[in-house]
Amino acid sequence: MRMSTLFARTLREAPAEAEAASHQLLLRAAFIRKVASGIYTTLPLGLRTMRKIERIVREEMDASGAQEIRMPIVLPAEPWKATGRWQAYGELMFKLKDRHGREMGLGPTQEEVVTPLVAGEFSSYRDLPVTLYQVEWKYRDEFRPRFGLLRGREFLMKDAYSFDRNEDGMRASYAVMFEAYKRIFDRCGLDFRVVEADPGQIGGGVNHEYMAITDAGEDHFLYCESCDYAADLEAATPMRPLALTEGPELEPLTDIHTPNAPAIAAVAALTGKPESRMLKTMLYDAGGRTAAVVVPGDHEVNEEKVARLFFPTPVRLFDEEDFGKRGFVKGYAGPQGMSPEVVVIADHSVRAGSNWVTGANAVDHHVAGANVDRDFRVDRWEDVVQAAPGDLCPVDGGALQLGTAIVVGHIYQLGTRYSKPLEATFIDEDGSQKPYVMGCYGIGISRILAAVAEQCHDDSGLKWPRSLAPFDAAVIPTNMDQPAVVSAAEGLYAALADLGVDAVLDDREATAGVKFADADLIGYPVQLVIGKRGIEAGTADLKLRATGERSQAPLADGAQAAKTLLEAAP
RNA sequence: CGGGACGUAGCGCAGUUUGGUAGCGCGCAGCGUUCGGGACGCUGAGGUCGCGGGUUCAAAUCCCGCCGUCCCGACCA
Repeated sequence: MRMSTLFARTLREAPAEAEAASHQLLLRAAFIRKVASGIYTTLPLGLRTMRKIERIVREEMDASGAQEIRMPIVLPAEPWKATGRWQAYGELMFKLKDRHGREMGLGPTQEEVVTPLVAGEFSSYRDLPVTLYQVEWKYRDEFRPRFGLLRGREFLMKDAYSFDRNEDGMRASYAVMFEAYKRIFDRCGLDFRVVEADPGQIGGGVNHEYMAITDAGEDHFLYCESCDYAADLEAATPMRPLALTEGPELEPLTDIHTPNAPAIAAVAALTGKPESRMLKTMLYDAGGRTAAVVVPGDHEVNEEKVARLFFPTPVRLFDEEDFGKRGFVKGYAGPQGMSPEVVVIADHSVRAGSNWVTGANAVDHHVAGANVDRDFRVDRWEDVVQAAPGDLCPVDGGALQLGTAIVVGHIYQLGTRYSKPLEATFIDEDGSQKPYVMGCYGIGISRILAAVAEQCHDDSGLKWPRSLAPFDAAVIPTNMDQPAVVSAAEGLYAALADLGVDAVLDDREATAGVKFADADLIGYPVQLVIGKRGIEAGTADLKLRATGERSQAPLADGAQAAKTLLEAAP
């Protein structure tokens, strides 16, 4: 490809709307252009890199035995209503009506399409397992599109779905994908980590996220300082403390006057006790019933975890009216004296403490010396706490540290979450009809583009790993008015093509500085420079973008030297 | 949707406070000089000042409404 004809105008300055490094650089280097908030056109350079990511994904999917299909983007609403996701997704789903008034949606993922598809084709356990995948554009009407390709409203995703006859089969299919994903992200040159995750809207049980490590990420995870445990911040489950058998002596329950102290911090200041010695009691409505959720004062309640305890009954935090109507005092709630109708749910960590300070259920009053069983009842011991840095690792008790990352892949063991409501069944060996046991597996292709840009760049621009670069190398003639320079560059460009190196020839009538700056910005792994000086000395200059390392080669060996350098590139 | 900010030429910005009919840099076109890290000179093209309404002799500037965009929060690849 010749730069003089390539549809790519680089920008010296980043548009003001771009904040994230990947967003700025992908705009400046002419990989993408914005059409609307969260919606982008992919330019030739961007599309080349995107295709390389796709190819890696397809190769690993195919090698894992998955088969590619292609499903529609415009989908009828009915199956989505059957699985409850029409409502669960809500406004996040792009919804439209056809001319007959039928409700349709743009696909944010495709379980509702692929599940009936398989059910219609395969009806025997003999047909299973099967894993299908596609690479297709996905649509989510995000509340806040952000950071260019990192959170768009339209994004390219590889989504795969496995169908098995039982849980063991599902776990085996899952394990195959689990490994394939690692190979994919390795090949994309990403620094990533696999973490246990929260299933979110997709549903299901065991699931993992593949996190590309970068400070620019929106996602946080906790990892153990001393073992392999790592989990999404929302999903992390701190070690369950053992119940106290003999602890400090139980103090008597005493009332303390705490004027104007509805917040934990204020009570801590007033009593001189740390927040970790307080109990926080959050009140929720779960389908009309009151749930009191109790966690130590220095932690937050993880509402996702609470919601899961009551699923499918919706759970919501008390509003101002609920407090008065149900006889509670906002800011002074405590677990003691709860009526039998209230479900008292305590986090496991509450077991480990004694002599708590907590609300007295009266304005301006708390109690000290509150103890489980003696002073308050706990109906359910559950994991409801939002884990925090410093909590103990559930595997080996090591301290948990906070990491920041971009989620580039997410895999789920779905079980029968979709096959049951969609009545997607097969006949098992014993003649009985059973729902498929499914898994689903997503990779954000367009997001990888941005994640790699986020991880691989410097002040001058992008530094693509060789596997993803839009071109392998740039051939840069520095003096277009010198026929000897131009013909040498043309010769090396042709020789590179013969060696299978996909290069660009920067044949623009621009100064050398402009060409160098653009080559650095776009991020070709190797630059091959031919100038007047080099022609006279019989040499070509080479630069490895990843390290900035420069070298020289005899002009006649320039192409081979560039190829060798490329093969050594990261 | 809640909180904050912005919208002036392809991009980055000034001008708005204090109304007088639009400017700078980059980029773009032409000519000349340059030519190994975003060259220089001269000339030139390019703007319904986001949109609609109002106030005024006069609005980019003041007022009202709408739209768009970005940043901080709750969702996800």
